[in-house]
Amino acid sequence: MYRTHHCGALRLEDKGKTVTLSGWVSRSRDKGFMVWIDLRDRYGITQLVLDSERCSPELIEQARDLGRETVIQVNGQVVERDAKNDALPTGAIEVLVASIEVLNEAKLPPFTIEDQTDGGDELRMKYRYLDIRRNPVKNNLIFRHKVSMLVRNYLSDQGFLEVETPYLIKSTPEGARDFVVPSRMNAGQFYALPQSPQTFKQLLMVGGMDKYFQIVKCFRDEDLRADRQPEFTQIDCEMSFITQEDILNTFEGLTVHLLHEIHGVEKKAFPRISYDEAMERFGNDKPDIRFGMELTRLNALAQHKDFQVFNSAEYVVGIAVPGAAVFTRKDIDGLIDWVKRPQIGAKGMVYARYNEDGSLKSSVDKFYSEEDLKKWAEATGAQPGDLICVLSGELGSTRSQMSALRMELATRLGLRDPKVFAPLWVVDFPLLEKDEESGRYYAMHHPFTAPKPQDIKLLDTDPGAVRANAYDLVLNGNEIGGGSIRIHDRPTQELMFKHLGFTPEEARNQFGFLMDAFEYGAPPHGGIAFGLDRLVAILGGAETIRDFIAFPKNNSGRDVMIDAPAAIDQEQLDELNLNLNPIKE
RNA sequence: GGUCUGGUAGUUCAGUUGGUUAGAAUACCUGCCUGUCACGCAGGGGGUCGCGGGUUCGAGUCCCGUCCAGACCGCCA
Repeated sequence: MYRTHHCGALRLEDKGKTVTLSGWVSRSRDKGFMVWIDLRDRYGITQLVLDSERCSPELIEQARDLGRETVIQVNGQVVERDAKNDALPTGAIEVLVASIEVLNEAKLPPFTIEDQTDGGDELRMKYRYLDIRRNPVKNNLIFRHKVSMLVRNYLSDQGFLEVETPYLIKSTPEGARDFVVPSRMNAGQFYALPQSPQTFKQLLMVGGMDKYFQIVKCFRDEDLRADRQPEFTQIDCEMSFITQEDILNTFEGLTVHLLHEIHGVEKKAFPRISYDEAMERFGNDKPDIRFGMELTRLNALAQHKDFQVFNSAEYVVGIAVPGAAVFTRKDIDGLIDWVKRPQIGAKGMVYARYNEDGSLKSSVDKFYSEEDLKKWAEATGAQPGDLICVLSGELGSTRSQMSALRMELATRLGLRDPKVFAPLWVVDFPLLEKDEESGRYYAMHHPFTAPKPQDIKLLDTDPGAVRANAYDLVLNGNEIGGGSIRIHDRPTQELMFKHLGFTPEEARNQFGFLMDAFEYGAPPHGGIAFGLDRLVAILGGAETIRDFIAFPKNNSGRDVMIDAPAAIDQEQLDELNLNLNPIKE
């Protein structure tokens, strides 16, 4: 038997017991007359003690030689500590060692395995199995497990069935790039890994499963970000015989449950705003509403005053930045440089200080009287002490610039408190989105999303104005879930594909199986999918999802630990009937 | 595909205008230490300054290229 207790178990009540513990040598302190070893496992740390009065010199010498991360098994007696450590649950006791057996030696780890490690990200990823021994990573994985279990139990209690769907499916050109898998048995043909189980969950509805969920891996071959991985996990859900209202209520219930169980936060009646309203007020379809600084259209107040920049702009927008009138000229110049970076792309920024004494001073005093500026202040809701920032230009790009500025300022001003949770629903998304390059319309959500019935007539005349029964759940400026009511009849689905530029043949080749199914009694249905990685990260109060994934990929989609992806040998290629082109630059 | 930042001891970093033997902390090794828990004290070892080229009397430092890592834009139905 390797152990009678784990390393977080023993308390003062266990005093006198003879115990066996196994774990990793975390750290040892050699005081000459005495040696202490912190023995660590998943459950905690127990201090082992050896001293010259109670232990043989040979045993002490053996303990002294144990390197960090050696795996040992010890036998000994639980004794009360002379000097207790309140910071440790096991801090009232220690184990007086009678014997030590080394189960496995360990090389010196490349970084210290402690809460505050000295290891950089790259090193930690390369030796992720060592990183996982550290509390911060270990606790994140435990936290993820907890969230997963809460979700599973909640949905199961609500009558949802978890059903697995295949990973080897068919590639479709819409949407993100697919990861493809060559088929050996079907030469020249490829599977694709699912970007989501979308069509399968709809087929489960046709199959009468009524309520389905799955915690499932999805795959997208697109460039990565700090919060984006090529393989990621979704909580994928679908329901039959429901309206949008039913979905919002069901999954608001799930979110309320999670916030309650995890943080003891009581949230109900999440705000619901339309896509149009979100764009107007926040410049963004996933607004962070933990703070104000809402966008105010200033066209009426700022135009026709001889300031050509504003006069010629489609859109003039201002925000009131709380308490920022104290920003120095240097601060503001820095801000202007920030919005002019290519990533943001603003041409410049106009600002007005609303001083504590009620006076207003702007960068465009030549064109605007203090009376004019007062009106800006009223419109944006600026108070004395605030700074008004104004951007102008074409509507779409200016909105996203102002949205980026709003988020950046909130971060700088510490208004994005990870302990505060502000969920909301964004509803009434447009059905279609125009791609400026090709001039073609694409499904904003996906091609199975149902248009609002009253808008269907607009499909031919004004496709961009058609709204969908589609919705996103937004938490603290992150889209954590999104879904829609689906099309469930063949004619509507065919109409949709037609408007997306599919020929009937293309539609039939790619999605004929789905439209066939719709002809055999498909119930009205809809659903939603949550990004589990991001949800866990936000609930855990962190930004980067990599910390909540056991074995994440890096920026370039590489697993630096196992060194994947990698070339395969010619024999494998031959078997798969594949020839490689020379690698292009 | 693009923009930006970084790469120096096992690790995290500093390194001035281009100038003598490239430093600190931590980790590691040795010794000491009668209750440590980030133990303490003393000593020691440890470097292809990512790689290649160039400028120069002289390059960690400047220039060009390249590789790697990270953040962002494009992209992500």
